[in-house]
Amino acid sequence: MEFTVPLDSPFNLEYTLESGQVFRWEKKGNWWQGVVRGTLFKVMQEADVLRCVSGSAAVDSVFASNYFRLDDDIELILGQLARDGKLARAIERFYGLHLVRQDKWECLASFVLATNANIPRIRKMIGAICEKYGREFRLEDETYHAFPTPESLATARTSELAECGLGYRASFLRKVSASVADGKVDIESFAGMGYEEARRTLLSELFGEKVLLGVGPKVADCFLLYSCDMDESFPIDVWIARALAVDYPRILGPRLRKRFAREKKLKLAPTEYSAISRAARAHFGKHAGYAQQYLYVSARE
DNA sequence: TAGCAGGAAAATC
DNA sequence: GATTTTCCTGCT
Repeated sequence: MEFTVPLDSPFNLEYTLESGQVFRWEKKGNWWQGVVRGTLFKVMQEADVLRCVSGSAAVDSVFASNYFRLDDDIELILGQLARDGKLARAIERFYGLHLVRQDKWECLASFVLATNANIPRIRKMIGAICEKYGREFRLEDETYHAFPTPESLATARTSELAECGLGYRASFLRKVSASVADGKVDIESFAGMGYEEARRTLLSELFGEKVLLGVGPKVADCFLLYSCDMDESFPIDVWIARALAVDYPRILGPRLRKRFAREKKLKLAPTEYSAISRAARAHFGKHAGYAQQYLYVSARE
């Protein structure tokens, strides 16, 4: 089906899809195409409208508006954040970049794979597991694959998952999939919690074992920000750590600042991660996640 | 809590 | 062509 979605507040499709939140979008000519809800979704931005083509009635204008978070009062959010001079430059440069509200399972699984990998590689790994374990569908003489269900990944062999180039991530992905598939973890339940509770629950242990092996603070924060509407979440990856060291030394704190100057490579212990995250949330406020996203794309450029 | 392994591919030198 | 880096987590 074809439809259009009016844009009555600032939105930039390109910046949004290239900002490292999502890994299954590709630019084909003037169109961006991705697979969502098990179907193909093509989007093209014209000045103040999104032109969309989808392979399913479930992917309609309501879905599109929800997915791209077009209801966000982006002018208000960015206006507030831009009172911070350092952020203002990034916001001006990437104005219209939105956080995306993506599928919870796909988001969690994607960021489990994202550890110690760069974006091209993350895309490759995800593409490979989709091809191998995702439901196949055909459209206009092309073959596509849905994102694999937790069940299909939980029953896969770790060695076969590893063949998708996952390396040590294979066992993590399989275990996380199993926890979700057998109901130990209800990923839909997090949206109803507060940020702190959701985070605690995600990182919790049962009988001395982590319920979600492979999900640490960073992955938890990405999941909560990109799929659970928790805009105060402030994921800290190497780029953000660097950006903080350069532009926000006070958030990093004197100890880490020194260590960073000495070591170059900043590995954060859980307590250090929490401290920085707390300081960043205190500094940037309830839309810290938006601040993080603009800092991220800006730092990478 | 600090140090290290993990695996493979991309980016950089 | 070798080395470093990569949206990190878990174990000791």
